[in-house]
Amino acid sequence: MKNVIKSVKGTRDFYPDEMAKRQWLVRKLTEASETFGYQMYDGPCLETIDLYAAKSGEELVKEQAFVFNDRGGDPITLRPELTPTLARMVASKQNQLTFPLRWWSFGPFWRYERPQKGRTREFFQWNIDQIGSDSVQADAELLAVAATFLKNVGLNPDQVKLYVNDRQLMDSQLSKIGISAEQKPAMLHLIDRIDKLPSDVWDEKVLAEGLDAEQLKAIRELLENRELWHDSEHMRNLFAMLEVMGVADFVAYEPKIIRGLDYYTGTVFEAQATNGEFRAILGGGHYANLVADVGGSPLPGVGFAMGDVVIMLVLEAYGLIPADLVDPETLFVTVFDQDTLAESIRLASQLRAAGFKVIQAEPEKLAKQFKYADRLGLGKALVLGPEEIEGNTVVVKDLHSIEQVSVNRSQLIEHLRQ
RNA sequence: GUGCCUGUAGCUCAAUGGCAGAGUGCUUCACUGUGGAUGAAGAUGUUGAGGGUUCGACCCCCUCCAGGCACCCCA
Repeated sequence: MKNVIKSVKGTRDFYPDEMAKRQWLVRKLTEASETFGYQMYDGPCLETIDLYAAKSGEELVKEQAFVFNDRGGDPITLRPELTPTLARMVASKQNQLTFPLRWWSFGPFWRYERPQKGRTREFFQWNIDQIGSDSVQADAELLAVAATFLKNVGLNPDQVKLYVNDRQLMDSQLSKIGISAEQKPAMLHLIDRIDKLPSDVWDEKVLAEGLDAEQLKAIRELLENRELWHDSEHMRNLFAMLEVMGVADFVAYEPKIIRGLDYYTGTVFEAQATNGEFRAILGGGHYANLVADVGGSPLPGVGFAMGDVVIMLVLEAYGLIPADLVDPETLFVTVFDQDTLAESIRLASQLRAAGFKVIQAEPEKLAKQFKYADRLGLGKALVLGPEEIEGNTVVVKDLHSIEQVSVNRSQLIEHLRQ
């Protein structure tokens, strides 16, 4: 143990147990994506810095991206997010694609930040977008995908909710309060953080932006108004549609949801555990213009991203990750002794040819062989000793129930398929 | 990038500045054709790393590394 070389800070090793969990997660989000007809895509993990510079000013790129020079001296970025890549891919084939696009992706991303609970430097992210539609229906569909996923992994609306807001609604409300266009970005940022800051500190910061006490009061009232969405036709239509889709119980209006990224222009949303214990599980929204910054013609869209870290913490906390992700169908063929080894190997080969997954033991004490099979979590072990070979049978033992039966060799495959 | 907390056997944790331990897990055996139970025996540590103070450091001090928490940011 002493001189094992350390892994890179903020990265994780996926041992088979963890890998099985990750694969399970991928299956769940794949199902949710494909149920709605979304197609899988991916881009490179390496991009030029220019791609991200197009949406400059963001801390995400300037402070958090891994940037290094390649051997030719050109700056290379490990992708910190997928949206710019998506924009580039869409823009460069804009005239050949059939809109609206329904695309999803899952892959690794890197951000150089201080690792802590729910935050690593290398993480996996599910991205899903519908591009080319400006409709309420598109917004509702993405929320429905998210809700479907949450439901499929076993979460219920009491545990997790999708909190939704509308940036245009907030914009007009802030105007009503008399907040200037110059003040708005800072105010939106403060609204986004209201639950993180002590209330007196938050008040101070708002006043420091040049608002008076009356405006402060008005904003606080605004942020407590969960009925505010009735003022927005877009939100009314959205909630009506979510009702029809049968996912409304997973969605709630929340005026404090703003989202950090600047490119969101309409509906914004994030999924959170209702107990407030975890970071946001997923986040997304509607953007008016995906590809203009990378040289395409304006295209609206809506999408969200979900990291693997927080969702797994939430699922772990609620005990929703299946304990037995080991493939129980894998068969274990024991070996009685050196003399019968060839016959065991022959049996294993026949079973593999018939489509079974088979692990072949080596000739050592049967007790050790069974212990090994048990630790791997396997479901069935086959015993082929001199007696069985003599009688042309195989003993099939269920490793969970301890029951074992002797099966005629000719009926073995049929027996195992039951 | 900022502040605070933590780091001892594979894991969970003890040890007032005075011989580094327990539980669990692991290996072997009891069980000569069968795993989880039980019992017996056994192995395992540069106390995260490096330096300092001290007769003596797991313990006190400094630096670094890693993890956790809160900022920042965000999936």
